[in-house]
Amino acid sequence: MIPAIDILEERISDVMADISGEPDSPAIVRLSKDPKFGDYQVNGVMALAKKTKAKPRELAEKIVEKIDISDICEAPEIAGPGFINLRLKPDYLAKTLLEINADKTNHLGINKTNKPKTIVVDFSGPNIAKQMHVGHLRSTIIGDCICRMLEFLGHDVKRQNHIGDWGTSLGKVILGLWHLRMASKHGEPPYYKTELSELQAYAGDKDRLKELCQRIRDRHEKDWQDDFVAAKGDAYKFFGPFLETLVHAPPLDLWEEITTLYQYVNLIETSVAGMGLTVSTRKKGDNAFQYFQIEYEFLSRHITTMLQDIDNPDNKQEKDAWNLIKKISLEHCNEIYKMLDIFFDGDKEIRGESFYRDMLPEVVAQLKKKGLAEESDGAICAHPDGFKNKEGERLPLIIQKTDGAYLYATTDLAAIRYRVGKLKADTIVYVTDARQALHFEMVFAVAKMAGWSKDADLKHVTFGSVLGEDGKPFKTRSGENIKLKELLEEAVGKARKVVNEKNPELSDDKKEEIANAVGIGAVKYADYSNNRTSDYIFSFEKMLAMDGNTAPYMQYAYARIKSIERKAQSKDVDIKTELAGINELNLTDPTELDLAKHLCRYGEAIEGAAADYKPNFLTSYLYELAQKFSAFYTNCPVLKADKAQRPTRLLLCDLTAKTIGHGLHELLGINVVEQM
RNA sequence: GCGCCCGUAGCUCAGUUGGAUAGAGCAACGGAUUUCUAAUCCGUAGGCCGCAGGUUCGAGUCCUGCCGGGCGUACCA
Repeated sequence: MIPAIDILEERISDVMADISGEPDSPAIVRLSKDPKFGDYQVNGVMALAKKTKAKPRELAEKIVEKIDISDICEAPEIAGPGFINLRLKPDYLAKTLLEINADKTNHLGINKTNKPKTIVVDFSGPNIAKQMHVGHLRSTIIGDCICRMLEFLGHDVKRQNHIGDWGTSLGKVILGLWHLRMASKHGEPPYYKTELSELQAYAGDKDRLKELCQRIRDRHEKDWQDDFVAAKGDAYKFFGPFLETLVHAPPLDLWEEITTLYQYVNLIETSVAGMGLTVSTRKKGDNAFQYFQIEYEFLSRHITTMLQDIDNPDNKQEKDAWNLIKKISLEHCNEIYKMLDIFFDGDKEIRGESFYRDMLPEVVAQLKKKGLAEESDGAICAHPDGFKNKEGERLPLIIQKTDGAYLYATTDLAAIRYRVGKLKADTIVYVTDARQALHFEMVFAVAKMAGWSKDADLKHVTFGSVLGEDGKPFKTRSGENIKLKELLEEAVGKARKVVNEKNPELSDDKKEEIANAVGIGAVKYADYSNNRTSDYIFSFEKMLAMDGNTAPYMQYAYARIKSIERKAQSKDVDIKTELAGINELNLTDPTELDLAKHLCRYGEAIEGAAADYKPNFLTSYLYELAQKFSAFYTNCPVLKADKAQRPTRLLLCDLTAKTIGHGLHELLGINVVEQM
């Protein structure tokens, strides 16, 4: 089944081209704004009239005479300055609904594309050094929805979770683990906890801060010396063995502890900046175990360069630590993905930065060879055309740091080569927040100049920030990121409370199922229903409201239909048989016609949402559907209807439930429930 | 400084290559319930689409300037 709007667009455009001799004469068929203008309006006549210097109304008459759309619409009407208004025939609606009913493939009569493409969707991308927080929510769920829509339309979608497992933050966590081991030598409470609060407290007091940093540095140096055996390594006595135990049996609360340790390392490095404190560390290189003093604030970055030289046996401690962090972090991510009903297929789809590690030297070498990258202030930079800084000089894209480490620009470039070359991508969609727009523009430009993107379409799908009730970035009172897990648990908890109030007689299992569907659904739906590109204010109260464009309202509409179906059984109405034998409809009530028309437009809605990667087009459609259903439900009895009307109404119910269920569950990844 | 995004009803937001009288929801007010789940429906009220110019038969939408807000702008992602 082809959506009516597409058929009309094609037929009318053809006639317009024919009459005017202009091959590019789009009809621009759109939904009418006002029911008195019919169901669809043709907007393209005036533009064509201008182009060909014709009178718009006369042109419209000529077009109306020639178009043959009588199988779909009533006689077209010309109105205003040159609009053509179209009204769908009830026969067409009936035929379409019966066609949808006859489709047993869960595709609701919607065709797959005749031009399937290979589309890589890069989304979620959490950093494995940190817990998933509210900042990861949008990329994760919007990306998932885009994948679901494109898959439904018949494209070959390749999900890619470009997790951050190769950058600077890993160095910080590895250093954090080192502190974890050292702290156990110094007794309770662990020094990193007390010092973390001290560092925060002294932030404004230069002298005390300096004294504190000196103390921290001195202990650090002593611990390092104690751990070190010149010929064997700098983590020989304690840290190395500690890691080996951890890899085999990580304690349950380790992940929580890592968050604190990360903060601790981060804060030390910002605090000691410019103080001139140095500590001992191992040199990078092929000769075993040489040592030097490094500025304290650069230590974690130095550790990152060791990690990025992972196959060097000297760097076993970094490798072990990295494997450990990766393992427990992925367990944490998968727990969140499970809550959100999002699935990644192992190494095939969870392909982090480290996946490209062997390709990074080649990326840099190739760009140098092509004359696209050069050294500048010690770093290797590419300078894509068309980007200027404040002095009007060329803006650099750093692909290798002074210390030799690679960055996200490098892995992004390697990923483009892989996705175009190996995955055969026609399109690569990047779902990340709008702040990274410049980064991706530059990466895309470099990839193009290097010839790596070939004919692939590189698309940055941006989104706005999640804000708190105060309109500022959504954080805890102490300014920390809000953990996604806690946020989702809170949503489920609030939903649970409502279910308990509204429907106390349900079984505990049912209540839990509903609380999960409603709570998680509310968070996801609220995100989807806002314009992707703008910021939005996170409010449990609004997203869990039972009125308005919310998940609970949608789920309730669905549950009501299911309730009719249950009721039917007790009244000896056999819905299956009645729907199976249906071959003509009786659409008479205005709410029936309105609902019927909307049901026929589902395909249009999905196409529109997928074309612009905008889930809110889909939620708008679904919300209108639920509203139209509710109006129908109030006006038209279903089970008590007479024999002539009941099958039609049962069909409207069935198709509405299928459409809402499909939209929510298959495309938005939100669960529906039979009872609420 | 430069670049990108945003400014629409009291609040939160839609608004489809420029189309007819700018739409929802919340809140407010008025009505509907011996129900197929009222977690609902129907109605009323509410607007200089930031301001000022321009292009156009037609501008919330495109262009220019200004005001206000957010973000980015070399070794984080």
